[in-house]
Amino acid sequence: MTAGGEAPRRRSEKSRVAIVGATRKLLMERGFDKLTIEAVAARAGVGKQTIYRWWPSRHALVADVILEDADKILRPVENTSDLEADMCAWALALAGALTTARGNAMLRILTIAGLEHPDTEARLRAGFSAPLHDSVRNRLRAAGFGDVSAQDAADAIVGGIVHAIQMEGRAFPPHRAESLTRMVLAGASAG
Amino acid sequence: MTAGGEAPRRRSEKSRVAIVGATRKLLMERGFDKLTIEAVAARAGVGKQTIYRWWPSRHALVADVILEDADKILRPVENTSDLEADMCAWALALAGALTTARGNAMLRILTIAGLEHPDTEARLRAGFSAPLHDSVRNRLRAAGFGDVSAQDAADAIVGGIVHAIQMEGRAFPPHRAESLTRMVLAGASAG
Amino acid sequence: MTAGGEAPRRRSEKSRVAIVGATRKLLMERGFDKLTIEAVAARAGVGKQTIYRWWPSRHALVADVILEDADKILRPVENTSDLEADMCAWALALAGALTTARGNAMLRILTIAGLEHPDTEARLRAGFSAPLHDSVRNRLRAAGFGDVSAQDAADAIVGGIVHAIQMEGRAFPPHRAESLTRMVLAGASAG
Amino acid sequence: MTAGGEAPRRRSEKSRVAIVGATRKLLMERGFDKLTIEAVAARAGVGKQTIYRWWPSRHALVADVILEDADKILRPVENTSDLEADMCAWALALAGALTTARGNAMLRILTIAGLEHPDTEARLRAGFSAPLHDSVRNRLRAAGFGDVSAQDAADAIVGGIVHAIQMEGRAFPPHRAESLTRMVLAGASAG
DNA sequence: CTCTAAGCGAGACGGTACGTCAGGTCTTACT
DNA sequence: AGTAAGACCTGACGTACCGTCTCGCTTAGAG
Repeated sequence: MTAGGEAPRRRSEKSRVAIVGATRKLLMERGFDKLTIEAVAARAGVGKQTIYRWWPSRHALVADVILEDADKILRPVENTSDLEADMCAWALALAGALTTARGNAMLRILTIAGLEHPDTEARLRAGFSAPLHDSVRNRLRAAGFGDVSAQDAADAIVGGIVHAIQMEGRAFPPHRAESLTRMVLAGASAG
Repeated sequence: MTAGGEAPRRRSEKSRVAIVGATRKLLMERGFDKLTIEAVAARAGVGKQTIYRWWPSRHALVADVILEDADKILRPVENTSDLEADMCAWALALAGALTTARGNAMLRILTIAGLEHPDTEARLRAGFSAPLHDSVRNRLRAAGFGDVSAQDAADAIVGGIVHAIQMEGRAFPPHRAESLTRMVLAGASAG
Repeated sequence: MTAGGEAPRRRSEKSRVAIVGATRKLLMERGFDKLTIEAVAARAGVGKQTIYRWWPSRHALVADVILEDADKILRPVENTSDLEADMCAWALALAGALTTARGNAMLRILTIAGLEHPDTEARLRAGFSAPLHDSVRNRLRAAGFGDVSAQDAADAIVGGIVHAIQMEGRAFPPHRAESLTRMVLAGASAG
Repeated sequence: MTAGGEAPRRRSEKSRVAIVGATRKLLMERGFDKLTIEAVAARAGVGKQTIYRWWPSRHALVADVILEDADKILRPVENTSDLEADMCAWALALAGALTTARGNAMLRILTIAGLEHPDTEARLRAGFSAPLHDSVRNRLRAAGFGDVSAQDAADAIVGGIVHAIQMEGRAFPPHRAESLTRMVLAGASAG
């Protein structure tokens, strides 16, 4: 776990980069469940032990890769004074990113890795799911919504988009993210 | 797959039941990724070949188990004339079922199995995700909503509940399903 | 075992022939150790049970095939009054038959089948090895040799030829059978 | 095969010995055709892969075992100046060794292993059959016999003894080896 | 000349072993 | 000390056959 402490005493940065890079490539080529440590080691030109020395499991390694890429998807909701415009833009961008080949692959991998391994789930939530949800909730609270409303609306918007894309994959048309967002916002204002 | 074509010739019902039962038990005991065909065969008192003869993969077998149990979670939205009451009751029941130990395990298994295997994904969608979504959408259309609104609202409600439970597991309090539902319904009526 | 008793009441001769024929073909194509009952059944267009009903084992089936063909190799030593000529002709014929593709395959199969299975060994000895040895011994006794000499000479001649062919296969030049025979005969006369 | 090429890198001698030893024991307990790699691995306390890493097949493994034991049977013919005495002593010793429980088992295993697998046949011939034959032939040539006589006599003596023991097993009385040898020698001298 | 049971083809079944893949641990030799 | 390499034990994979066991169908022979 890269983040695990302070100064991994004489760790080879070259190896670390090679490993993470090889993992990313193999993840895209074959998907999470066909990713093997042996393949990563071979592709990275590294001994298996070098992987096991620094990552406790395949899941942890994958989590590092995902989180290194997370900022391509995660972004805060802007705050011009037009809430609806801000949210719709954000929702469209999110749906766009998750229906990209890479983004969709990442979503699948992230979901599987999290579901299979509690520690990884915690890291991925902290580094991905929570920020995603929070960026919406915070924007809504900034717009004056109460805690409960902000939470429910964030659930509905984020969940609505992410779940639909989990189900429908790249076939999900991003404009649905927009109309869904508008509807939820209307409900949140009315409530 | 129980049998793709026409006549599953002289298949032993006893074995089928033993296999599906053993799979169900092992799934609950160890989770999807630690489920092995050998363990299923041993527990069911069956040769491995008897499993491979009728199911093309571990995923397909698991899908059969899930779908056999799906009716414990899947139910249509009732149609009294009170839409909000009907939907809230349904949402509460869904959240309740998915925060059960069994229900939550099932949700995780279903998600992983689907994400790892396209054929299985298709079967699970047809037998689980689609009915779930449709039961909401149909009720909304029966209440007079248009196609787009019904779809968006169904996305928001089902996705909001399911995704939140995927993230938070059994800690998700079912009343959030209710308030979320009420909010989305308000937005759908207003739109 | 075809010979096993008296009247196999309603046995299908068609199946019997198909099985024995398929066995012979597969034996030549793949050798004894790669012969499987399932392949025989498939090739013969017969259910496995039909084989198991009439033959107790693969070895017994093979023995039947071998013994049906044995007369292509087994022949008595002629008795003109010229012992040496008779024996040399016989030895040459034997070596010739055993260095044929079929004959050599048969020798290998016969040897393996016998070594692996005591019952089969007994049948093959009775139907093949013993007659082979006896035909020499009888001719020698007819020529006036004593029991011990006849036995030893038969051992030396038959063993010398057969063992050399087991070792050298089809590369064994039949004239060696002849010179060997002549030498042993000389020793037997001198002794 | 112990290792085809040049440097069997860092192979564990402990495992090698355990595997060969386990194979030897199982061969004596159950015979060649009931020897399984899994049983060897289990008995040796070794992973199957460790066997497959160093031996290409069951036959090759068995050949190693046989050849490691071959010197218990193989011995040169002594050369005092009395040919007949030397040869008879040698023949007696050979027949004795091959009618031992272990020796006879070994002969059967060696024969089957060789007949079933060409590579193994070559190794066993080079390490066993050829030396056996050659030790006789060389002694005869040292005694002044010509190439052809020496070869024929060696065929008759070795083949006569070995083949008879293959047929009659432990029931073969070693004195027959002696009288056979004497007869062949007489014939070779006379020729 | 029917009826009935044996023989038959097919192939599912519970098993054993195969030969392979990868996991995670360990040892050796190099930098 | 960290690393590349790779042997090691383990456990599961998916496949091939084993020998046994029904299933209907066909067919010969006893009534």
